[in-house]
Amino acid sequence: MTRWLDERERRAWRGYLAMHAQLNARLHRQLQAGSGLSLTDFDVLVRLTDQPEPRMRMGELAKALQWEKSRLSHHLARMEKRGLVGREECAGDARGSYVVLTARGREVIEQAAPAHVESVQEYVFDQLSDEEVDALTAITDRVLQRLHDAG
Amino acid sequence: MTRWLDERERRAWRGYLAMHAQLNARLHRQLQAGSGLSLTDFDVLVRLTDQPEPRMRMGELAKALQWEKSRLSHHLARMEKRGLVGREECAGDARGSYVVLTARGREVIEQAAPAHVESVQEYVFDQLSDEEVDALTAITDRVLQRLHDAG
DNA sequence: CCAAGGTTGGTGACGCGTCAACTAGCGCGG
DNA sequence: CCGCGCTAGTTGACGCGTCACCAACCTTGG
Repeated sequence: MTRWLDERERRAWRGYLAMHAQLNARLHRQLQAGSGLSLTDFDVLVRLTDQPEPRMRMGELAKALQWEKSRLSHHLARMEKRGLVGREECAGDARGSYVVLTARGREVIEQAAPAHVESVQEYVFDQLSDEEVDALTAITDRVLQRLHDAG
Repeated sequence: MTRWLDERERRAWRGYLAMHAQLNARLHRQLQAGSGLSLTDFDVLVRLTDQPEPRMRMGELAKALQWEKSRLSHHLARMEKRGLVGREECAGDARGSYVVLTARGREVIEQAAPAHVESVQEYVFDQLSDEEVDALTAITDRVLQRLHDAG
């Protein structure tokens, strides 16, 4: 017996899908136009700069991003070609390798970040009350918890 | 002067990004495993079944989906190869063409929809209070409005 | 010390999405 | 009726993400 969505749920769901699609497209375009980075490049660089250490193991980075290793491998190969990241051999484990942020990578993300954050402010947080921000956090936490529990 | 995200905003934003990524991945996998459809195939078929008319112009469909024409063209070519949709010439306008849902397309989506909707219920709406559903709608409406205004 | 099994990361093929041309047909001013 | 601009949809190239598979290497039990 299927539980179809009722009218309120349907509205919320379609709104969510539309919002994500359009917001993502907009942020992507702006970031790309301003710096040549994609949103995924940005994620990678943010994780690398978050780190206290300048080098990071691939597996560790993959876990932080919640990406498959293969995806990360492909993506880093492309970013390496553009000079944004580099690779170093891993001393203790000859299978592994370190990812490092290049000077150029650091420069590019530092230049790109302000405008990107400003866009997020403008399109999202400027539109929301404090209560709505909290509600959004509650919603995402709850759904993430459920996804996690369902394994 | 950049307005960086404060701690609450940062939490909400990272949560939102993580939720979308994981929810999408999960729904995609389940739909794919159950029916061979991707989420985008599903969207296309939903729009086609929403319609009172069995045929729909490409441009009209593109607008409903908010897709670029080129994307729709590529995607329909692939769906056509799999027998989910067909194309018909357009009588009044020799440039245009109609997209039609095939019998197989109808069959596949009718079989796929219940499990997909059930997943959405399980992961999302079962986790949310009525107030949160309303908050989600308010948030998406507001952000969509802003995106629209910023054109 | 060695074999078995797990782990780390990479590869190739394929479907997808975007951008920038492009083709073909419509329609309007002259 | 011609020509020019507009619109409908297509195509090709390229970057991206996934899947299936692989090679190299570590680790552990014997």
